[in-house]
Amino acid sequence: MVSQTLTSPLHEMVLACPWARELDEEQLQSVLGSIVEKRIPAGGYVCRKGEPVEFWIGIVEGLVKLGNTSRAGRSASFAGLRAGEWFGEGSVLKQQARRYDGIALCETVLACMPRATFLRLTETNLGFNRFLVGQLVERCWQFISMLENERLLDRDARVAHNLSALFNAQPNAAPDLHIEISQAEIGNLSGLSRQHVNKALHALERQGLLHVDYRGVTICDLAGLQNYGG
DNA sequence: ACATTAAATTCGA
DNA sequence: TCGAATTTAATGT
Repeated sequence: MVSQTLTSPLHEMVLACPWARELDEEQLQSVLGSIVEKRIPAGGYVCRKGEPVEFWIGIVEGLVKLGNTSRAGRSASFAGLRAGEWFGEGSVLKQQARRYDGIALCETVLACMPRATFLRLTETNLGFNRFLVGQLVERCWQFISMLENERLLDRDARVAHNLSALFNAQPNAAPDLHIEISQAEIGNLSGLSRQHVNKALHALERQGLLHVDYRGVTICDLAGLQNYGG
């Protein structure tokens, strides 16, 4: 798609989404006009469990962790989401309170699509619905392999899988292979202790799959990470 | 759990 | 506004 004017990062992100290509010009303008930008500092809440859901949320820049924190402070995260991904469609559709917290792991910019816009798209646009179905299937598959991993895979493979999962939802675009995330957070995402994550990262580094940096990792061989263990 | 090291912040010129 | 010193956060063992 050709962008006509000087576009903001938010507009670029939306235009790059597969479902945006399915809209005609009028729909696209109205959707863009309704989306609200929101900036969250590192460590801030993107959304909170229990609050009413007014938006379908897309990530323009940054990294967001979805999960729950028990009262004891023990936390389990379901997924890490990167720029270009959207979440919350389940709660928007069912009109129920949010079922998890979203925390920005670094400085993050959000695109918030009002519920009304989202619902109008589901009612009027076939391509948008196709995108949603695809996303739900993808999520489903991801959760299944998460369960498998937890039971079957060893430490290194779990870290490898969880890191590569950060790239699953954006198959084609954004070859941003550097991820700024602490080892403690990788631990939260993959359900391992920080120590084990540290060991695993270095094992993977030795095999040339990634590079360990301060406050992050750089992926060298994404396919290798995805197939790790198999 | 502890020692080390990188980064962020404060402070003084 | 620069850089040294101090504090905070992440890493590696």
